[in-house]
Amino acid sequence: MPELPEVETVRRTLELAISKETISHVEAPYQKIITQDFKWFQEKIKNQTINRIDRMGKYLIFILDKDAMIIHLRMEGKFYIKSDEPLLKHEHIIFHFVSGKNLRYHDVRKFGTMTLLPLETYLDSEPLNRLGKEPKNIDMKAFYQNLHHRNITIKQALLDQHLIAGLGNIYVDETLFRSKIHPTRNTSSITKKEAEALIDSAKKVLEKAIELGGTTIRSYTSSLGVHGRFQNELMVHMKKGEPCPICGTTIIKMKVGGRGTYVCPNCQH
DNA sequence: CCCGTGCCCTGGCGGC
DNA sequence: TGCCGCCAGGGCACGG
Repeated sequence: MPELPEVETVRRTLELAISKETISHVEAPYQKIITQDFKWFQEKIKNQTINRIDRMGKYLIFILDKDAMIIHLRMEGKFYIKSDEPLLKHEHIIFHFVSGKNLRYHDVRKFGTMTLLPLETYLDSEPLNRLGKEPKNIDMKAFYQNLHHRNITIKQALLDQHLIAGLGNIYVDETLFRSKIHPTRNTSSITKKEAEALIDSAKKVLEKAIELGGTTIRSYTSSLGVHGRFQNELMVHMKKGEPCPICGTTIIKMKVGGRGTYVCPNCQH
């Protein structure tokens, strides 16, 4: 699923490909991706130019002339740029450009969302106003204090986008492994030193993953046929039954907060 | 406010 | 081989 590095890869690719394109019209074979009234959305976005593409956490943000389009790809959302090729089964939203090209949103699970908000207020509106800081910008003191004000597993905390933004299931497993912290540990038991180790590991993991274009596993390729290479750097995620790269103990899979979780039972405490 | 559960959705897989 | 049922999961609504 696209997490921060995959979304950043998509952002970079799209910005090169479609910034300065003007939207002539939008069609939506499956309208529910748009969280607002589609007729309203269609009228509002018409004739606006894509000036820039930003990202906050796992959200993509198209900066248009008057509005910002906030996009979440959820599990399997992808973008493709095409011209007059026939419409494929899972292409749900098509942005037609004045140039003749079009941008197609493809999403097998139909979980993705798109929302149009005014440039003046989108940062102060849901969902971005409640989004936590990314690991590279996080305030350590506030992060540590937040952990101690809560009573959940550290894995659930790292997945909570209000607490820290950008990590999903893959990078949380990798972050915890590299910090030698067990996913089921209660947030209130995390020491200051451990909190620092977590943020340090998260930064390094995300940075490396961005450098390698993200992680491509199963169907989770990013847009435009871009294949990431971070899957070669994974140490525990999807490694059930394999030896831990540090100690050789067999990696196990368990459920934590309802999520599939990979752990080295020897290295992580 | 805090936390757990269920929902959205469909392809792929295990079991028979 | 074919069919059935279940699983995956990010974010949010809802209920205790």
